[in-house]
Amino acid sequence: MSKTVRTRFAPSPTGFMHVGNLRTALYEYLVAKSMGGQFILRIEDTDQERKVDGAVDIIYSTMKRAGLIHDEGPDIGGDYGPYVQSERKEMYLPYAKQLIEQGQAYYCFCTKERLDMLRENADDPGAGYDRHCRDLPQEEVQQKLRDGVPYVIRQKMPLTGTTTFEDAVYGTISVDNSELQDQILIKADGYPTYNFANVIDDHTMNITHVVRGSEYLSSTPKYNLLYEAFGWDIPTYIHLPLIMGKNDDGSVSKLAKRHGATSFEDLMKGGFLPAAIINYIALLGWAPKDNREMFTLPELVENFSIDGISKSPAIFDYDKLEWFNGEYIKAMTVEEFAAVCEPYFRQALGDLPLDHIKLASILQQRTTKLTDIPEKIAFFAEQPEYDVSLFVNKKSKTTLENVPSLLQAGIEALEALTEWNHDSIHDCLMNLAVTLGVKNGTAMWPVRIAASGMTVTPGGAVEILDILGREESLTRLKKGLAKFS
RNA sequence: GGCCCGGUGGUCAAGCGGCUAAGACACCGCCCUUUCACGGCGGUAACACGGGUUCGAUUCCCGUCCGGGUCACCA
Repeated sequence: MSKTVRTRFAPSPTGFMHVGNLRTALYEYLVAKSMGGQFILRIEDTDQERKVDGAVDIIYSTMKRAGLIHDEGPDIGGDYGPYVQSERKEMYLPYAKQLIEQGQAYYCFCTKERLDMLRENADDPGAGYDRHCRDLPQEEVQQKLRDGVPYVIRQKMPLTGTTTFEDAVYGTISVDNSELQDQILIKADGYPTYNFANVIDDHTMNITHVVRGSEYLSSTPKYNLLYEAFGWDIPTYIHLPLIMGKNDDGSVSKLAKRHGATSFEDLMKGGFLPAAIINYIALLGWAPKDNREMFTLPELVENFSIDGISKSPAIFDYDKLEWFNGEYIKAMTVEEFAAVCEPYFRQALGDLPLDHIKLASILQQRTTKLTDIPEKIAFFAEQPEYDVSLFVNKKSKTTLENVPSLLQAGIEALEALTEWNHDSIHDCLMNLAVTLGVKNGTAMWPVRIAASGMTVTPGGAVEILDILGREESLTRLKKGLAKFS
């Protein structure tokens, strides 16, 4: 009988959720759920200097909006708590001391200043710590400890040999032990470093699959040496290809601010739907067995498999995200869409009593980003100044000469309407074209221009007139006609 | 710079020794159409390079080149 799969998302509270982190969280969730396992949330706040107030709430809200529901975590508890590292602080030191006793770690009394000097004077950028305290005489160590000299605890790396491990996506990876730094396990402030806390927590929380970005690939041997020192089982590693951004000069690098919105919050503010973001991100570094692209979260769980994860870095493509967003918008009911449009309607129209469902319906097929909405419908609230030249359109066969009479006829026909709704306006204008013996477009074009003051509008003349209402429509048409006198 | 990883169209990507090398986004053209979209149809465009292994390499091996990652009392 195999162990229950357990994965964990372990963000540090920095104040925003980078899409790279979100994607890691998503895959962690998918790995666990696709195998009937559990997904745990753990907050890694061992860096007391970088703590940000309210950052943990952002993590909760992001996870919730993305639908990544954890089975255990600080907010809901679980059998392996606490789930915040700062609350586990006391757990780590004993483990570090155990390592010292086993001869696999040591006290280091070097000051930060000395380390800085070391770094400055090194001509090799990868020189690192010189292991000055690695073999300090026992008495000296005890004396310094008694004197209260500040210390850190470092891991004693083997100087020779190689460490090899299996990664579920990258395969076998070996690193020479001589490459490994004697990394710090416990910092001077008593907190564990991320690397150390990670190993201790993952083990004590029974994490079976460690999913993280490939930037950890080359430091994984350090983790494994720790697992081995304690005699613990090494988890299954699943390293993910990095998400990159394209720079202006065409080069690529880890996705960062300069590439555009990089956090879940920014993306949402940018007019993207959570479901579209998740769907897009899922496909950045993973591909299903078939050609499918549209996936809800449950569908991802159903189709996910580790062997579909790719090895090469992927560039974040805002165009493709926009396409997904448009697809998700089109898949909504008008009512649902109108609901998500609400803040944007308010922004453009204030309290104007226009029919929001009708507005949503003309917008739905042509919206990819919600943030594009206000400028598209601004003319409903206030018509922009426009030039008569807008009335001229070759394809519609409208000219400065025929527009006045076209408009005049339109106004008369519309004024005669007893009912003002989509169908009546539609029939009226269509009949007008027949009566005048012109193409539909010829009759429609001047009306739409006069009603909107724009050449490009969401919806056609009929929809615009309907939404605008009789009075405002006629006012605008007459104003348009007046431009010719 | 050392080490680690990667390299199929502009982007995401199928492919896992034998294919006219899928598909999607973007781009271009045509159609539909009261504008713009949507939708439909079609098109341009790729196996980094050089050696091997093999009857046969995009697929396996080596080298080169290119790209990325990593070398913190940050996570």
